[in-house]
Amino acid sequence: MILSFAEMTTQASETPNKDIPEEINGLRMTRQRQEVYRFLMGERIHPTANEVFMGIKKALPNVSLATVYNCLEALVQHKIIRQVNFDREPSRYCPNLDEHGHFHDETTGTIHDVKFKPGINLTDLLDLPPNTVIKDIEITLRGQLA
Amino acid sequence: MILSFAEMTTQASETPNKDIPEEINGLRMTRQRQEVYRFLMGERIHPTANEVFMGIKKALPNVSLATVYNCLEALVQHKIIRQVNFDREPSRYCPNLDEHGHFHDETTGTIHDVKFKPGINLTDLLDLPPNTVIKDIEITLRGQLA
DNA sequence: TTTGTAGCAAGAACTATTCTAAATATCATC
DNA sequence: GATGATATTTAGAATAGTTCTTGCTACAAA
Repeated sequence: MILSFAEMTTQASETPNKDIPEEINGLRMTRQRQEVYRFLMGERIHPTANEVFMGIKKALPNVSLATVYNCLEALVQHKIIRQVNFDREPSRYCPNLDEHGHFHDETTGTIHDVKFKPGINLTDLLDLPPNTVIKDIEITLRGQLA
Repeated sequence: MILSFAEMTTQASETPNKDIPEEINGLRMTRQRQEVYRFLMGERIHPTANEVFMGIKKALPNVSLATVYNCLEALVQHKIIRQVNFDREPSRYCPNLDEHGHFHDETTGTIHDVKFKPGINLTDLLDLPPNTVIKDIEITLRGQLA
């Protein structure tokens, strides 16, 4: 089968991804956004933008890295995924929206989600200035699985 | 007074900074490292490498940005200062070595140290995999001072 | 002094990310 | 459907923080 140029560069409506809705949190899920999101959901590896790019190329051979960045940014802004940063390493992306931290295993380079024990309210443990409105908390651990 | 090139580019021993020792944690404190460290101690603003660079130019007109990066890296590796990252913004540097978090005030762009309430052991609150050795914890808060 | 190692300066190089411009797709309305 | 307005994608250029390279200078040990 030979695809026309129009078919190859199609967006959302053709070749739909049945298991991903056409809209999430008010964001229209184009074909590219679907593939990016699907890849993140499937992998538990907190991939970088470039890893997403390479991972979805099989499904979307004409996708560009800029589009991957665009998609990731859109998904983050609509609170569909989270962006995670370790030091100055490339950003990683995470489909787990529960409040959680990240443990960076130095020996393998892998990243694991870390849940908080039940009933813990983090801001209770911190000596915050009065009248502080916290919008986001990020907890990062670095170490080794001995 | 006219300085020879050799005098202008001198390192640690000339024009000593009396209040900073010649060695900290096994790191020889050259003139450049002293000025970088002094600047960090004086400012409470968690400066970036570039801000340090501009801040020490008066004392060290010939210093280069690469040297500032080298100094900061050396100080970090010898656990004399801490490197702090917010998202993908430029790294900031912090002379406070106590275990603490950072609150990023979105309205002013300023960064405040956040102490933990006494008796809190952070790892107790996290659901870590068994046999985990934690080497470093980073807590970042983002929000506003209402 | 000589010799080896560490540190510095200047600028080039690197890399993750963002921007720009043009093409294409989608949506709303006819 | 067709048409015009808006959104999205693409490719490549541009940006910015940081690191690397090279040549030189300083310091330490013998």
